[in-house]
Amino acid sequence: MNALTIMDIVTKKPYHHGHVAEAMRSAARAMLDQDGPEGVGLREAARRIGVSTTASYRYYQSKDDLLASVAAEGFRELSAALDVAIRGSDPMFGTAIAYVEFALKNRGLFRLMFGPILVERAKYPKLSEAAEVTFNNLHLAAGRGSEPRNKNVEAITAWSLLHGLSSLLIEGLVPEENARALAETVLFASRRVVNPDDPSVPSA
Amino acid sequence: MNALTIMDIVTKKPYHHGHVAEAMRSAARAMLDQDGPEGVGLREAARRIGVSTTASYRYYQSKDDLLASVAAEGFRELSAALDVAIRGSDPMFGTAIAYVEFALKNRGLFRLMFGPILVERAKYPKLSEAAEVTFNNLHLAAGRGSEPRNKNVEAITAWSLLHGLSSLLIEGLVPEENARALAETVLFASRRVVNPDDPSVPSA
DNA sequence: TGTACATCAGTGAACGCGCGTTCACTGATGTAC
DNA sequence: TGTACATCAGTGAACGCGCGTTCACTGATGTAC
Repeated sequence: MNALTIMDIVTKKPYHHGHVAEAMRSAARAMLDQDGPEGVGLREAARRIGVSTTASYRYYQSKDDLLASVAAEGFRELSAALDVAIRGSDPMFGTAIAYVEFALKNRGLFRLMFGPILVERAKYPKLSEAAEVTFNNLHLAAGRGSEPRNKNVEAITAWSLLHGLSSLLIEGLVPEENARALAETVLFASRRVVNPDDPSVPSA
Repeated sequence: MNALTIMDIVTKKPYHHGHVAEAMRSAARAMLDQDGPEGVGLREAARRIGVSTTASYRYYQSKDDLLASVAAEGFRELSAALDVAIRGSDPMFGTAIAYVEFALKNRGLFRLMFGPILVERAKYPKLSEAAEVTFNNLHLAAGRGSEPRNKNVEAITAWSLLHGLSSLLIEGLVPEENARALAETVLFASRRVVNPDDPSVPSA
């Protein structure tokens, strides 16, 4: 029960951190982009935010619970970016570029979002919902202007293109300088295959 | 120094296993398809093939060395499948289907091949070489029949499509029943975008 | 305005685990004479 | 054909590590009177 010294007052960190849940998520994201999904650890994340090893258990039931929460956050951000793009002047290209840019800016997170945690999304309702919203957005953007009978195929085609290009860029198999141009060029493909005579699609 | 009993003779496993290197690779592949790249462990693999924990160090310098070797094996198999397809009656579709089928039949291996180990492939010459051969094959198959100035873009487009579709199928985001049909449909896209008037590409 | 008490937020020690890797070793095999 | 010796293939104990999770706890805060 000693009185506080001046140093105590200056350097002591408060007993109540106040934002552990949020801070854990952002620490996890930093680790994600640094070392990939398997590089995330509860203990290391706690260390980074200056909190005890077990503090996160007040907010997350387990490590996977935290990761699911981070992934859900990622899907919400991706949805938001797609929303903006869809309402922009060039919805289709906008969407394509937003998707690829999100992947490149959030490499580790992108891997987490489409990794094993997503396969188990039934266990995490919030993740499930956030992912659903994103997929709907994509479907809408990709299906714009195509005939109803082709909507589904065109959506899958466009999504495959964007997802594949994003992955190849992240893995360094396609040079990044051309990412923007490729995203545009590559997306023409999905229009042409289903609507070969669509005059709104310029010749390559 | 007791004499061997009958049980010894019947059940005793030979001191010399004889195929440790190969067996480790195949154990790793089994674990890969079961639990993904992070589910592979040197100790567990050794256990599976009935050999001491450290036996693999005679053949592989480290865990990563083993994984690189497994990935290289994967690339060689993929190359072989693409080779067959290219020489078949319908090179383009054949290639598409071979790629997607390889991914679906070797989910964990596919993830390993295009994961972090590939990014560090400079460290593993054999992996590097095997991957290079595969990428060349893809480039050839995808560029067939397109004008020289478009070859590169078309190759990237086709690869993105196949890689993206494979990934989405593996992650369960696109139903597998349609994998074959989708691989075909989806591949039309890459022809149309670069050669919009190519008469060899049927209308969708 | 002060005090008692309930609730909340975070702590710290301890558990058991499987892992990758090192090291000096031993059992088995092949070769030369 | 037998023996000595070198080489090869695999062993087993030990190292230190970081991890996820549990548990009973303590310090800080908010509320009621």
